[in-house]
Amino acid sequence: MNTKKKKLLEAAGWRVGSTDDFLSLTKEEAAYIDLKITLSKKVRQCRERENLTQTQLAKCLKSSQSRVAKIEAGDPSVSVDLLIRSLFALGVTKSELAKMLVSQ
Amino acid sequence: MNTKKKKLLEAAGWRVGSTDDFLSLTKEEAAYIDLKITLSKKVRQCRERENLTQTQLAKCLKSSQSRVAKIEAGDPSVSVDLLIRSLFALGVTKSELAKMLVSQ
DNA sequence: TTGATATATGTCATATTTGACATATATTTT
DNA sequence: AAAATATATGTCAAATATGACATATATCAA
Repeated sequence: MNTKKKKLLEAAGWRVGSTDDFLSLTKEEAAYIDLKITLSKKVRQCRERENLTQTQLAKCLKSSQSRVAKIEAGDPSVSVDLLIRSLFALGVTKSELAKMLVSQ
Repeated sequence: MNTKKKKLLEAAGWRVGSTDDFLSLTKEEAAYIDLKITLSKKVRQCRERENLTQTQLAKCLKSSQSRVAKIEAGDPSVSVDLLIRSLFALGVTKSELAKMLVSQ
């Protein structure tokens, strides 16, 4: 997948809200980016619900504040692995994760 | 996360079916591995449902037959990103993905 | 305002993941 | 049975993701 295209789309995505049929992405690419945006929003939501700073979450994850910022910004350099591990670190269960996917 | 531990657990997981409280994994690690195993099983299921060979799926993914074999074997070298992109390539939607997480 | 604390962004060396390849082993077809 | 096809496993160079760091910019309290 084209990194520049993803970067553009994710930057735009925060404003326009929708990611389908954009920049001639395939269905799979759109679904993948949509998923990443959904998960990144959920990380921020969960972290704020737990009243943690990015630095505190970073410590749980054995990561860094700057990476947590990128996780929450939907930065293309962040993998779905890290997004999901962040949610698990915040105490999210598999079935809660499933709910997150449907409730957008 | 310890790669050897994951390898051991995933190898064992195929036989014992359960992955909790195993080899002193943390809750997050267990959830993460459990998710990977769930997804890898679903890739095989979906691919077989579509009557595709590993080679054919590999072509859709712009990957290789050997990597598809590893995806389906739950190999620790396979990321959640690739697992999920495989499912999307097989036509799975976000809400179907969500259902996969709850139905074991 | 000033200082303190939180978050954002850019860079980079290192670590992990990748497709590709060789080749072994099943499985199916003839 | 042999041949053909499908899947599994090991290896590796290249690509991508990572934590760490510096530093910019918010946000908020004094």
